[in-house]
Amino acid sequence: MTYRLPSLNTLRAFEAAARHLSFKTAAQELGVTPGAVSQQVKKLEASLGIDLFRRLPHGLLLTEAGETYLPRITQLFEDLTEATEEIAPKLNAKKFTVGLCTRAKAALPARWPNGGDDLSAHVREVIQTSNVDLVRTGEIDCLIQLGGGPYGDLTVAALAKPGGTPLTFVCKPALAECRQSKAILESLQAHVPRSTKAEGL
Amino acid sequence: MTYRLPSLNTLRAFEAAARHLSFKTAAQELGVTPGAVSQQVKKLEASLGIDLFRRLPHGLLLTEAGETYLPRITQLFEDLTEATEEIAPKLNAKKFTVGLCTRAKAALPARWPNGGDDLSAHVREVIQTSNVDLVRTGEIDCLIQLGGGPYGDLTVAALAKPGGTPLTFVCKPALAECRQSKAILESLQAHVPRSTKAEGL
DNA sequence: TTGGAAGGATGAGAAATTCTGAGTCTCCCC
DNA sequence: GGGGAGACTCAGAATTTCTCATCCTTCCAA
Repeated sequence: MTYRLPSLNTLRAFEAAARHLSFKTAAQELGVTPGAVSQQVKKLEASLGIDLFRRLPHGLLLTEAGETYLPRITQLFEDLTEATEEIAPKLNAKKFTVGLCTRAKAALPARWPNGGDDLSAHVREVIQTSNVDLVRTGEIDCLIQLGGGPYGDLTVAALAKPGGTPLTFVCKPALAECRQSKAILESLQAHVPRSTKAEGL
Repeated sequence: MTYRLPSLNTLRAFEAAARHLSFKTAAQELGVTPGAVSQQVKKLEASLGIDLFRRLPHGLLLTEAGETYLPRITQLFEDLTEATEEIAPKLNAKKFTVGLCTRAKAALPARWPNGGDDLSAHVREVIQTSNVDLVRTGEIDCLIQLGGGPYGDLTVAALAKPGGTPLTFVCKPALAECRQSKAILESLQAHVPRSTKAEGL
């Protein structure tokens, strides 16, 4: 029995676009251009023979079919993530290589990321740099700097520092929600006033 | 969010290979070469960082991780099929694997099912065989042969060929009315005289 | 012991798919 | 009317995937 399923990768484009109701934002999350998302979604719609989105002049709306499909596809990806982590816990255990610029380093406790917080489970190495391109190349997983951004293709979380440039955390969109990012952000928040905001997501 | 999921298409190769415990058979089901399946599975294993199969001298065995993964991935594809059929009921998600016996092949145009009729939307693969048991096991969805039948448990449509053994189309009753069967029968009828009849239904 | 068959691995090149980048269009808002 | 946003299109580039040919190991039979 061979099933003619939709090309699985087009489902990723659909799922992200439907969640954001925007090809552009979905593209940022997926790390591709909006054109690519548009083409993938179009391909999915063609293979299903139905429309999933209503293209409005300013933005998107899901069709009835799209509304029905989205939660099931989202669930699918969650199941896959769960099943995958179950057999390959290493994936989640990946430790971050962190870029830290000189001024951000000065704004943090001397021995950060060691010391009070235990980030050893999430951070493999800290490199002194302020080059955001290293995030793009993957040489570092995130960059902590003072100010900077927004970068269209990267996710930025800014930790407001009253009366000064905010400390910012930059990473690829795909890494924004992972536990490593969360742990690092949490640690950073413990050392600067609260009130964070995310841009470019 | 979708942090480093395995490339979704490699999961197809894994799922088929694990079900058959054979790259070769999986390749037949997927309509590609064994080398392609081997490469896809290897890629999946590399991306997960663990082995899913134990390669034995004569065949495959799942590792413990593979055993755990398989039912969850199979379930995933079933869920996807179900969700997809729900929103696109017109789409019968399955492409047929067709069995064609040598003599029936000779009675059809040389390039059938390609050529004039476009059966590519309904036929995944054509296998040369005259073994009706493959229909029962589901390894093929229908069998086209000269004569044969009736088979109590299978549906047979015979396309009369004046002065010769009729060309017959054999499938499970459940598949007799689906669009794939209809499209194939229609194509067959275009190449032999009319007057069909169904038995065993 | 040898030869053949079966199944998987491998690697180069071909084929197919997917992505990018530039340009276009429509609509909204000022 | 003009500028901005977001989606679409298309050609070509980049990447991925597949095929094809070949190799390797093991099993089995003579």
